[in-house]
Amino acid sequence: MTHSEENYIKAIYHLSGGGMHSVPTNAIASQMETQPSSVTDMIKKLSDKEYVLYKKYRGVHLSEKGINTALAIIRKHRLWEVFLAEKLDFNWDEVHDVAEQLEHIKSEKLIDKLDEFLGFPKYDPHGDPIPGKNGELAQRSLKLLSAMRPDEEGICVGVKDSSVSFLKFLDKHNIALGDHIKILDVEEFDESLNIQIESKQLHISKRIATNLFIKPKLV
Amino acid sequence: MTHSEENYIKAIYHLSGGGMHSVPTNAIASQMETQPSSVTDMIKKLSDKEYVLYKKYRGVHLSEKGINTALAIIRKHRLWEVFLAEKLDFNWDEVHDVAEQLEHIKSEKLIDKLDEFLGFPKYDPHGDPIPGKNGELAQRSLKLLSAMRPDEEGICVGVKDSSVSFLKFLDKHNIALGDHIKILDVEEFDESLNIQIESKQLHISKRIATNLFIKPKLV
DNA sequence: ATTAATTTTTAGATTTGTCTAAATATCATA
DNA sequence: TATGATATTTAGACAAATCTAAAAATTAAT
Ligand SMILES: [Mn+2]
Ligand SMILES: [Mn+2]
Ligand SMILES: [Mn+2]
Ligand SMILES: [Mn+2]
Repeated sequence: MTHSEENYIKAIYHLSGGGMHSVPTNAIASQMETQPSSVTDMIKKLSDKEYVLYKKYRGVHLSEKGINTALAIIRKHRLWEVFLAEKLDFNWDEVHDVAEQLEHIKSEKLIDKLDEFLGFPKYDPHGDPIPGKNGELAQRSLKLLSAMRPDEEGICVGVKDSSVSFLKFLDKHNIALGDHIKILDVEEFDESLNIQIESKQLHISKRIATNLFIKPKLV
Repeated sequence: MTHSEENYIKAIYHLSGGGMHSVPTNAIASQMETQPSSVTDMIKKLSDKEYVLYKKYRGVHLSEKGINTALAIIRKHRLWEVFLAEKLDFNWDEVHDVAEQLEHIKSEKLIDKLDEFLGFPKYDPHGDPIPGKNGELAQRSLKLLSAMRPDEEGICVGVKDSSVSFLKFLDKHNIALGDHIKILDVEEFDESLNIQIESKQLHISKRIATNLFIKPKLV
């Protein structure tokens, strides 16, 4: 597999909800910032190699082989993100770009030893689950903060948007994964929320709340 | 710089004795296992970009810029080798191939943080010096084991040949970097050596002795 | 059910890095 | 110094990954 093929497989995986549904050519093109014609070319190659099922004009669907390949790449990506954050003190908004390069290094031994070195982490610095050696994905029951009602409580365990700007925003307001969050009240006017996070109170917009994953406290 | 350009620069650096002398096209071709015509093509590109000085039929010479680029790649290569050996328990015969991939990752912050994480090592697992951030190379006065005379002593600090087969041979005979070595005597017939290494005695061929670097004991 | 808008594919070109075969320059040797 | 051997470059081709422009299929709107 070339770097380019791997990047396409990964993009299709994300766009298809983990291989659940099929993905239109243009969606891949805009995700990857290439031309639709380039996508068509690559899809044909991936189809020949049986990573995807492809019917002209009907979009593309990941095969079992394609899903497993995607999971292997995502496993590498997220383990490297953990390494960068935990061992090299990278901030969580800095890890992604470097991991985009590191995910293409080919060595099974390397990634398994890295996994061990990191203590077999289950989640990356953004709270996304790390696929296991055989593609197993940890499942958690989590909610978006925006879906919670007053008096509900939980732990902040992940971000939906992991753009640099959002992550920096969270840093600025001292919101971090692992923080305890309680909804105080929700403004009817704009659905903004007053929350208690750890010891301090905070007012946040709906936009923010739709991008934070919470593991609700079991009552 | 592309991966391929980086690999050429590195090969030229090694073949030219660190940029000291010029390198013939065919030497590069055989080192890189490509055709001489491919080398000519690449040399032209590197010359346009001013990494090398090139006169048709006269071989190629690294520029200052080329030397610095080579040192930066070698720094990355050797730091990754240390990481693999020290942190992930790779054997010293396994680190090179993976480092060949890792050396192309582009992130200054990554390599500086890695350097710090490793405790600013000065030598890689084969005893080769690791260039500093600004290209400084540690210099040691060392000798080949084959150049030593009976009763001379020293510490084994590096290998000249770092092929997998040689490294495995050393493992098998319990020869490791850091070992104390004393020459007992040299056979006149084939220049093989009887040595004392740490506590045990060993008979080794001239071929072996020409591939071990020793830091002589100051008398 | 036509027609118009959108999406997708095809055709043909470009760049990068490689190759083979042929031409040319340099080197070694008589 | 002429000649043959060796080293190097040129010419032309190819595969991979991309692009633009044009054609074709699908979808949406009248
Ligand atoms: Mn990421
Ligand atoms: Mn992540
Ligand atoms: Mn190496
Ligand atoms: Mn080394």
